Amino acid sequence: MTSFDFKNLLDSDTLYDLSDFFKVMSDPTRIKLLFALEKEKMCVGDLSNALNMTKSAVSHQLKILKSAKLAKSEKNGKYVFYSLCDYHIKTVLEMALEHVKE
Amino acid sequence: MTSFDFKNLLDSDTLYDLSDFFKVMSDPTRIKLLFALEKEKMCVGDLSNALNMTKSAVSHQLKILKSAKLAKSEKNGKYVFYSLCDYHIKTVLEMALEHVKE
DNA sequence: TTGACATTTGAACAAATGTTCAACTATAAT
DNA sequence: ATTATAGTTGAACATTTGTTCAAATGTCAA
Repeated sequence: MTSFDFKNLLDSDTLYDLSDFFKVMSDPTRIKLLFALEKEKMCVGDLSNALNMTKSAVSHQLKILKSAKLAKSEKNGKYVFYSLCDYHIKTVLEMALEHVKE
Repeated sequence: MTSFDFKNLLDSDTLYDLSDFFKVMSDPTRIKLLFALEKEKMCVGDLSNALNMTKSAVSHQLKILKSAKLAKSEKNGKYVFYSLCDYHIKTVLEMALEHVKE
């Protein structure tokens, strides 16, 4: 048995940021939303139809994506259009896809 | 409101593989284990000391990492040594770190 | 203003998750 | 054989999580 010092390997804040990030990505509904929004900007009703879910459920999940800064919203009259925050997420998704498909 | 067809965007199996993968990565303990194992092969007792957790808790999480094919084990006498399955995970972790640190 | 539609919100509920605990198996040393 | 150490397992428990439901807000059109 060796003695292993875990300190300095990864600071606690980063650790929780990392796990929170993965947690957001770990729900099928949210992944679908991200893939849909990657294609085009859409409002809650569009997404609700596309994913065959209630608007409420979609709205709840969009809120989580937004607070994780993965999605942003833009109001236009009655509608609220959502889109991806940055291109970075797409890369992470593609990396994960590569890993999963092996 | 546009009509958006979600089919063909991402098949259902891949979707769940993807979310399962992120789910495994979304626990702080498991991330710590992955970071520790990235440095060196270690047995359950080592990891238990390093992370300051019970052996039972560590063993439970290692089992999850193993069944997700992120870690593998190798028995040596009384000890069971764990190591990472492939180098791919490291890249995903680094990508996620990049994203989180912005 | 009234009615219809779009979205958000919070409470409630069921399902999933991580750790603890105690009991168990397995190996090594005396 | 006995004892000690290493690891695994399953049940229990508390916590977290995603969806549903009903009620609320906001916006447009008549």
